[in-house]
Amino acid sequence: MSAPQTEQTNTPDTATRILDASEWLFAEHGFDGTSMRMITTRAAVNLASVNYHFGSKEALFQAVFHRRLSELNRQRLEAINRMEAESGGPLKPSQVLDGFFGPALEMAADTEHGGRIFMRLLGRTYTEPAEFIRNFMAVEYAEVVGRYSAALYAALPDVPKAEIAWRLHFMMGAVSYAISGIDALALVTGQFDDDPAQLKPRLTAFLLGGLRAPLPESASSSAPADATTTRRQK
Amino acid sequence: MSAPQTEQTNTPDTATRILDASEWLFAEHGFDGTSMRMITTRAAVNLASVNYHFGSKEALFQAVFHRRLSELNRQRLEAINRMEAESGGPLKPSQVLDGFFGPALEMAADTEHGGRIFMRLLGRTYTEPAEFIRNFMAVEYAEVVGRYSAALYAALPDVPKAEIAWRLHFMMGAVSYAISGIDALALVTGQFDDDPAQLKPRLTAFLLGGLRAPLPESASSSAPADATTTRRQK
DNA sequence: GTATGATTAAAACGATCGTTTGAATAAGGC
DNA sequence: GCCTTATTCAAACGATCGTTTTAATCATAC
Repeated sequence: MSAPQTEQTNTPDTATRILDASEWLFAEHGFDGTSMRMITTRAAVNLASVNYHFGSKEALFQAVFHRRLSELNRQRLEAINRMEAESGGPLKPSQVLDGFFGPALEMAADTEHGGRIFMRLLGRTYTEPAEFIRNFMAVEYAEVVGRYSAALYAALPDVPKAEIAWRLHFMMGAVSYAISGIDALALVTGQFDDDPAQLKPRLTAFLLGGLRAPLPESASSSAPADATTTRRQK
Repeated sequence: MSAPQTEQTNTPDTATRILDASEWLFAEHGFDGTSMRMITTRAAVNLASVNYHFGSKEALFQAVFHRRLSELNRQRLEAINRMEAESGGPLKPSQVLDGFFGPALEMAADTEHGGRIFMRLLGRTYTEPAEFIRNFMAVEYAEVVGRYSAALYAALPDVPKAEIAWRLHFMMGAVSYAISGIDALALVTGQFDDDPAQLKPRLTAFLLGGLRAPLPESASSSAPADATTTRRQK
């Protein structure tokens, strides 16, 4: 019988084993710090199979991201579609943040299917400004960021858009750090519990506080009140 | 005459040229993405001079960080010493944040002496969990983080220490992103003006809002008694 | 069985990696 | 002048890099 045993076997096919192995290695050692031989050894496949299935090391790197990001951003779009359909007017800021960061936090809490590993990889990849990385990241994120920043503008009509864009930037930094768990702080203060169930409410409270913080002095007054520091460009 | 012309010459000595060149290259391409030949070519020195002056590539990497971090943390300690001497009681949260993040933001605004480049390097290095990096970073930061987290505990006696530690973590993420200017967001939303004079008030407002945000629900109900976490020493 | 296409295997390619060596040059004390 | 020390230089070391090549193996249809 041609039973659907493709899922039952506990050893995935070659391409999947390569993706899993390289995802972990890229997260641990970075793109340049991970060699083809490290990948194929960990995946228990032949050295040439990476180039056979993916074409090149860079293409493999992109494939690792596409596998996770396409699913992640699909969830984000589904969330905002549902929320905007249910709500008549603009969304609440907490809804927007929850729709955007919620799926990422859930994936970061998933230690069994590699989600946590990938989010660590994602966090460190943001800081690597390699050309080919920036290019495909922009493509992967274009639609989602457009939708959510528009929702955020509508949710906070009294806050200038430029200010919201900056705060979205700050929030992504805070979330990336929290998620990737790089322990830039724990590194010094000693370990603290990284219970993912604790992380989400803590992070949400922090983000909402920052997002709704009073506007800075120089930003709220377009006129040069303090003259020296508050230079505003046209 | 043995005139003090060492400072007047516009071409620094070999070791300094190596530090400047490698600082830029490490920020641009990371540790593994930067080769010795890239460094010595950019610095216009002989290939062997890196190993002669610094011993190894890893030692050079540490030297790049030590040159900047020792000065940065010296300013931070000087700031908190001065503030605590002038103030009788505990500091205000804004003072603590200003003492800790202020010097970093000033260094990030310095585009003429390499400060901005280094802060970009620092931001991306936080996310590289290489063993030897974490080790010397812990040493460089130990005293400063100890002093400032203690000051933050005293400034917010009603907030549990664990919550403060987390929020300090979040804040470092936001600042690191903002400073290193990796444009994880601008990458998608298009450029926005990264005027350093605008950055500081915007970031400070955001951080203070997050730091003083209402506590999350689950955090107050986690321990068998809030008394264990919210208790402040008498 | 045999032919056909997909996948895996072993081996090698040239290029580049960090580091070391030993001679050449520069600088300063006597 | 000479001697000593510090620094720079060209060249090479063995190891490892990403990729390619060619043959062997597998699965499936006829």
